[in-house]
Amino acid sequence: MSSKQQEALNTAASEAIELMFFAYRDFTDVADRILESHDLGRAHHRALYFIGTNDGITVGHLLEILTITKQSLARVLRRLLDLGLVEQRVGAADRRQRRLQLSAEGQALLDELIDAQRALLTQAFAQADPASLQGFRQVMLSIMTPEDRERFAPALKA
Amino acid sequence: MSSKQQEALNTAASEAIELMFFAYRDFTDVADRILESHDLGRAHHRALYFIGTNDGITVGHLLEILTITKQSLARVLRRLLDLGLVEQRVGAADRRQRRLQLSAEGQALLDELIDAQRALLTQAFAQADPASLQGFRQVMLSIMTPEDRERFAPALKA
DNA sequence: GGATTTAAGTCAACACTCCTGACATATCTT
DNA sequence: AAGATATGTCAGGAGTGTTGACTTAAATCC
Repeated sequence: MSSKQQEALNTAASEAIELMFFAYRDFTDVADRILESHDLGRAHHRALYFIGTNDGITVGHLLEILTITKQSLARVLRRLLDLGLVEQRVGAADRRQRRLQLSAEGQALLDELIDAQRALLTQAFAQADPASLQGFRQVMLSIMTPEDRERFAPALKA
Repeated sequence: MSSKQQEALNTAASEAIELMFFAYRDFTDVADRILESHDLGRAHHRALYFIGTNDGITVGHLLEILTITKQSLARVLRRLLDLGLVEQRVGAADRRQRRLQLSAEGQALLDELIDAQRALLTQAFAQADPASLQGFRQVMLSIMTPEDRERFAPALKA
């Protein structure tokens, strides 16, 4: 790659630092407004999301995905269990495990959250030209660590 | 747009919810590691960044960009001033204003933070094909609110 | 079958970041 | 001179993350 091309990438990357900041803030904001009306925070959202998209996930696996401590998750999970948004089942093969799943109410809330963020992203994709989707996807995947890329799509080895 | 195309956008948007989560986490992580060694947090990073890229910015304008309260910023700014990373000058035209700027040490730290994040983004751009940059940029801009889009690029009316 | 490891939960204490509400000071505008 | 604006500050609370220590129950190892 020429130094001129390298320079162009650097310039684009400088600009992208701000794109990441503003876009992520506005992306989370649509969910925050919904969470606020339920007196829940972002940590609850994240737990709800990964339980909902990984039915029967163990506490340990959830901790791995979120990369937080057991004590941090405990507070959040306690709340979700008390509110009846999440349910536990003892593991069939390993009875030490607590398999987590959403209740109907939990699923309804998660659907609401996902719909809001998906709507924002769908309109963003519709506004950009069709080829932009692949570009966006490729760049986002390349920003991720190999570990997160693996978590995102275990099959994908790109 | 056909409902089939609409469906494709929705599917891509669902996947993009996770792309946003993981990519942003890993993007902030490279800065967090540097901040940790200086005993500073993300709030200090954000203040440092927007002061560095808007030399002489007023406290009020910084509050607008960050969209936080005066009290939240005060704590962060106090620390940066005490550490000598940021300096204040009384406004020339309006003596009520406190114009903020980075000291040499503040600039050095910000350079370190920007370099780390820019390096991550530059390699991500280099891995994706060249057209991906525009796609990424278009999508990120469309995710942003009109207000943030205006803040990002006052000239750009897209 | 007893020892060790593993999965999960809990208590305590602390740090950072954000919030609301109230109020003070200096300075500019009308 | 009166009112508005820019900034700073005190007080208190909420959410989310951390470290460290310990318990319980169940699986696994030897």
